[in-house]
Amino acid sequence: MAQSVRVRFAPSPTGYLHVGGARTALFNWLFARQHDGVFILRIEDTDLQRSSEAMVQGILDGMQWLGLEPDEGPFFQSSFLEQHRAAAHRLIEAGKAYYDFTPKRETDDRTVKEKIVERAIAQEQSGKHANPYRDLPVSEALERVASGEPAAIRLKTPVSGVSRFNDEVYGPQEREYSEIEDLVLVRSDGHPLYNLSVVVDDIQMRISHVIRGMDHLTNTHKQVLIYQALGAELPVFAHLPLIFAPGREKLSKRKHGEVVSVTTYRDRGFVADALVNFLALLGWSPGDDQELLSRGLLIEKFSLEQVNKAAAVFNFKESDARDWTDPKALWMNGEYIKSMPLGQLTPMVSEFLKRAGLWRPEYEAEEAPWFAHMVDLLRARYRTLIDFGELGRPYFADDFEYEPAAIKKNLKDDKLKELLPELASRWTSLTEFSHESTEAALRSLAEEAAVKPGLLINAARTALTGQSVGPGMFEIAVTLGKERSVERLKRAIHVM
RNA sequence: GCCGCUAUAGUGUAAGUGGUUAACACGCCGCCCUCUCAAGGCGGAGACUACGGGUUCGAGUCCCGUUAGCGGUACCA
Repeated sequence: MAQSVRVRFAPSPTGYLHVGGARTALFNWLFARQHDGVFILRIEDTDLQRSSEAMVQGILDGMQWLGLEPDEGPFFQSSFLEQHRAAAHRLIEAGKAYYDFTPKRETDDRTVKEKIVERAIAQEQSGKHANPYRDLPVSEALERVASGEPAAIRLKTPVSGVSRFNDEVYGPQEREYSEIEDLVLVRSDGHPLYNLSVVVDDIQMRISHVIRGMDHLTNTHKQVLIYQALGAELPVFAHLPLIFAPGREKLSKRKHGEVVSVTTYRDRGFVADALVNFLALLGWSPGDDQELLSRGLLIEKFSLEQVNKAAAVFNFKESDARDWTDPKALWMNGEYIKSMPLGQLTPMVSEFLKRAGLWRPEYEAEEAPWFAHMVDLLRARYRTLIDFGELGRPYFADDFEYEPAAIKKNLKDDKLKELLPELASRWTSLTEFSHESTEAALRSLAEEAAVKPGLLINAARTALTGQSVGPGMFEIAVTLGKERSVERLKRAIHVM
């Protein structure tokens, strides 16, 4: 019987979707789609105080935008608390777990890391299974619990031997049982802990493949122990390499800001497919040179065997406004903008024009063909959708700024003070305002004035758009139309 | 501290079972396109495959060690 594929993405409700989390979600999603499986979203909200409606929404928004919507869920781990507790009690009854009456250690103000190390060093002497309550008769323990004495529930891990499991990415994993302490399953206040909860939920949801970040790799041994104690079959484990910030440090919103949040990419003009494509290549490759991969191709080509083991660095310069995120992601987004079907692009552009206050309803009515043509003209040199509303302003509105550098480069020649108005009047008298006619008029004027055509062409470009770069100048003029072009040629005199 | 994972140009990745001058993309630099460029075309620089030992006729690819980075180690997730 072929086992059906069921995978899950299980983020904490942090308020936003982290690019690392998005990559994990994506790999799960690709794997599910490829195997006609089920992709489940489960919010790990057992850290009760930190979770709220709003904290979950950011994650949902990010996933929806990326097109990674779950087939089942979102489920909330907190709603399964009773099942987690029940599982722990079953283990107590089976003698596989025990009540620990040791008073809870007081937390002090040192860092967590320091405390962990100190504790671990102390345990080095005593051994990890030296808990005095480990072998207390169950009946006695039950009596003490019944009398109201607080107790945590710990798993009895084997004293000697080796834990083994196979990871689809990292290969065979081994760990001495003596290295694994009797982990706490349920806190003395009755609250189930992470390791227990994930395992119980994954069993309950019949998860076939656990695909998650490799920060969970060593703890997987603990979870394997729980699966075994519960008598459940192990899922397939596949851990993914982490994604770092430049300098190989942890990529965090606190330290690195908005670049880590998926919705930032949506708001700053990314095409969802482009970000998906970029993310897919962080830690995975199809094995050949192809990098521009549609969703369909990703689903077809994805495989856990091709997942890389080394962490990937997400490369960006925090100071650079133009390269605010990984340059390759920006490049890839540009590739999507210039090659996607125009009919898909125009609605995206209109979204950003609305945001920039440049939208006119005519663009989706009688001027739709004009709008599509203009977008098509511009898209070759834009990298994000935001560019249409910012760099593209002169193409969609009459009030725009002249870039000082462009003025300096193209409008500083004194002769232009006469030539530009003259060009304006020649264009005015044109009966047909076409690429050919505008160009012929300009070139003959240049010849008469004994200046290079380039001087006039570049000057006209800056007069028409305020910029020094852009599409072919005659294309711009024709698309802008005779009236606006002439008007702008005249207006330019004021900034020269 | 202990345990584990990883290690190919600045970054992302290639180089099935060891076999010519380590490949591709992004980025960077230059040239061309004489209508610009943040577009396009062409080219270039950039890696003694972390370091040190082996095994082998031959290793980025196998073995051992070292170092570094990261992860885990909690009544956090």
